[in-house]
Amino acid sequence: MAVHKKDSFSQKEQNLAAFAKALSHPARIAILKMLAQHNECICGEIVEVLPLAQSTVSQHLKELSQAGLIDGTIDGPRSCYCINWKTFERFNTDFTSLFSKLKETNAKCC
Amino acid sequence: MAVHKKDSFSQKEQNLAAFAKALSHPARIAILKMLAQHNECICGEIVEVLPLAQSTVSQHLKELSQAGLIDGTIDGPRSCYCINWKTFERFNTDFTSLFSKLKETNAKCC
DNA sequence: CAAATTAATCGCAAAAATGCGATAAAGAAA
DNA sequence: TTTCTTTATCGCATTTTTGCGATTAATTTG
Repeated sequence: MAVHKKDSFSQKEQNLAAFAKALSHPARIAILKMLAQHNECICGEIVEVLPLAQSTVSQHLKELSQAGLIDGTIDGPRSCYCINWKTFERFNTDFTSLFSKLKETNAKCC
Repeated sequence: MAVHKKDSFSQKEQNLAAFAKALSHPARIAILKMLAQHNECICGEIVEVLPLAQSTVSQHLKELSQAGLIDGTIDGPRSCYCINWKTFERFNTDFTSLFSKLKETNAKCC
């Protein structure tokens, strides 16, 4: 795969897949759930709750951050994270526009 | 990881992650898009459209099938697939119940 | 300034995903 | 029955993901 096979797919398809990939691990779901429910910055409590090593949690946070799902500020020796709802909106929009379009006229056949 | 680390997370978190994982590849997004837009069984046209080998497409179909995202019937020498909208509904419900709850009261802080 | 605290990064090992060619299976068509 | 068509599965190589301990970086506290 010199030139990534993935590039054969549309940008929208790639974006949606990348978004889904960011959500595709229970630890990352759990992190997002925490952030969503607190609905404010969380600074440091995340590591204590998850059953994973600190370095691993940090990795997951990094991935969520790179996917644009969370925002973070480095604030001295501690970091703060919160959900980026804008990205969620965009995902919902793309998701809907791809898959929900023809739901009503669905003629089940399998 | 004798006992999977993932088992430390709730069932709902795992389900959501598994669903997202099934969506986390552009080829699978493209397949679902095709099925959603035709909104009927598709038998065989999928392989011709995707820029992947037949065996690879078959693998992706299998994964979608195992995730409950598509239904398929083996019909002689050809197979037919269509979207399982019920699974999509469930995903949307779970997704919303986890993440959209506090959107209104969002106090941005990062 | 030294020690403690918190989080990111590095380096590595193990596991999982991806992709393909070859082969098998199951009918359909000749 | 033999051949063709279509799809699934197997085996393998490559890449990516996951997880952790150790280390580094940046403060804060004593």
